[in-house]
Amino acid sequence: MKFCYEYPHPAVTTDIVVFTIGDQCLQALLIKRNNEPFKDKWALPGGFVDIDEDLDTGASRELEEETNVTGVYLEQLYTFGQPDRDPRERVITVAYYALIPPEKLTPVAASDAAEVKWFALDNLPPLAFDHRAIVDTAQQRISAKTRYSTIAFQFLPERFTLSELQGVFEILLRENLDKRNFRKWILALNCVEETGEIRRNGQHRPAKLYCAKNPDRVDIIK
Amino acid sequence: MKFCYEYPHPAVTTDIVVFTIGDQCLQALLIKRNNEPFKDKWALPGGFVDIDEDLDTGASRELEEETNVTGVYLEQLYTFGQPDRDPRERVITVAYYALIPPEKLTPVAASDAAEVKWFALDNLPPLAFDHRAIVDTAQQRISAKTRYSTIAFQFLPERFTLSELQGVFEILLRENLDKRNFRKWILALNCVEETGEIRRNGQHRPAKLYCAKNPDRVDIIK
DNA sequence: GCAAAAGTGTTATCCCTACACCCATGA
DNA sequence: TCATGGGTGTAGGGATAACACTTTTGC
Repeated sequence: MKFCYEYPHPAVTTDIVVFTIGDQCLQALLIKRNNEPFKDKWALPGGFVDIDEDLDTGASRELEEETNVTGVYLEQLYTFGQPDRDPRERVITVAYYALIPPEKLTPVAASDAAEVKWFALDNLPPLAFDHRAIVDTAQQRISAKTRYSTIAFQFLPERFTLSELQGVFEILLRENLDKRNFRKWILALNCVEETGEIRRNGQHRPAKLYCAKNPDRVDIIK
Repeated sequence: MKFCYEYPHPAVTTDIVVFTIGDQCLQALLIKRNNEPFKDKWALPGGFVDIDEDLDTGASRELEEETNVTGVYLEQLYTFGQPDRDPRERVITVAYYALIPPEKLTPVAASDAAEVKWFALDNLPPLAFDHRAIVDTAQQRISAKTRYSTIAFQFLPERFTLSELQGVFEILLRENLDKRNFRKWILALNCVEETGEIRRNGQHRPAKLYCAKNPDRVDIIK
């Protein structure tokens, strides 16, 4: 107890909603807590912000420590600070969300957590703390951003087919899209280009492979 | 120094960018600091979050203390936590922004601050801490929200003319709008209604007064 | 040859934009 | 009567939405 202040200070954490797309649906990564409070409950990955560490840095550090994932899209979501959200002490959490493509989808077992698992968003278990509200906020944000930005590309590997791209949009928007209209629209946006490669994949015509023109950037569209 | 912790804790504040529309431009409220650091510099109103107080509550309390304004639109903006943003200790600030209609535009002199003043956003003085970045972020947010929500109504009194409403949009969007197209658009949105009253105001035809259908709500449009 | 996904154009509709004049009032 | 802002409609163009068949492959 050697860090003392004239006035009470809250603890500050980051929690990260890690999204991916798998099994034809949007999934979030949860860890099973092996300490009180909420022992054995599922929760978001996250942890305390170091005292001389930037919030973004803290979030990406926690993400790497608990999932072994680096170099993915990470954005601040919202700050949750209800006084009673943690029974131990006042904890304010700066929530982030991360999007990871299925190619990097083997983060499990990098953590000190008891268990790490992907859950479909419409089939979440009860969550610790106020983590359910955080996940819901993140899902709203990501759906909204799908409509007016190129954020959906962050779920795809470097090379992808237009059908795969359409599938990601359909999952995020929760609606079916017309194939011809989607292709016209996405090509008119001028944000993908043909690689010249094709992918043979089953007993049907092979698909052209495309890549994003600016894979590291999320642009506002429309 | 009687509040002690096992690990170092940051201080947490809220800072509020208070916007209004005056002199045909978007203005922000600043206070002149009368303490170190940044003594005599202009800064955003704000202060420490109480240890058992919600973040939203803290922001609206600070807003009332420093400007005497209550019951206005207040929304969390972003959390700023660069380790060196305050020279005294680690301070993480949860930034908010508030929109106040010109009718409530007499908050000056309610505060313990040395001086409180409205500044046009394209004519800001140098600001303390990283407050310039906070103001810029807030301005981007408000411009973006003007395009897809009814946030602009928050700058208007209960009753207003369509010309006044158009003026607010023009200031926020920084572009001139066609009068007929604007009226068609705003009436089709179905978010205002005629009060039946008119306002006589100078040597010209009097204007019909309208009111918002849901003055307390900001709806997503389009 | 057949199943399965890839790929490709046209038409109708709706929404947005551009644009100019009369109205009611107070001085 | 004149200056001032309030109030109103229409036509053209561009974007969006609906819609079905051919192609290429593996088995």
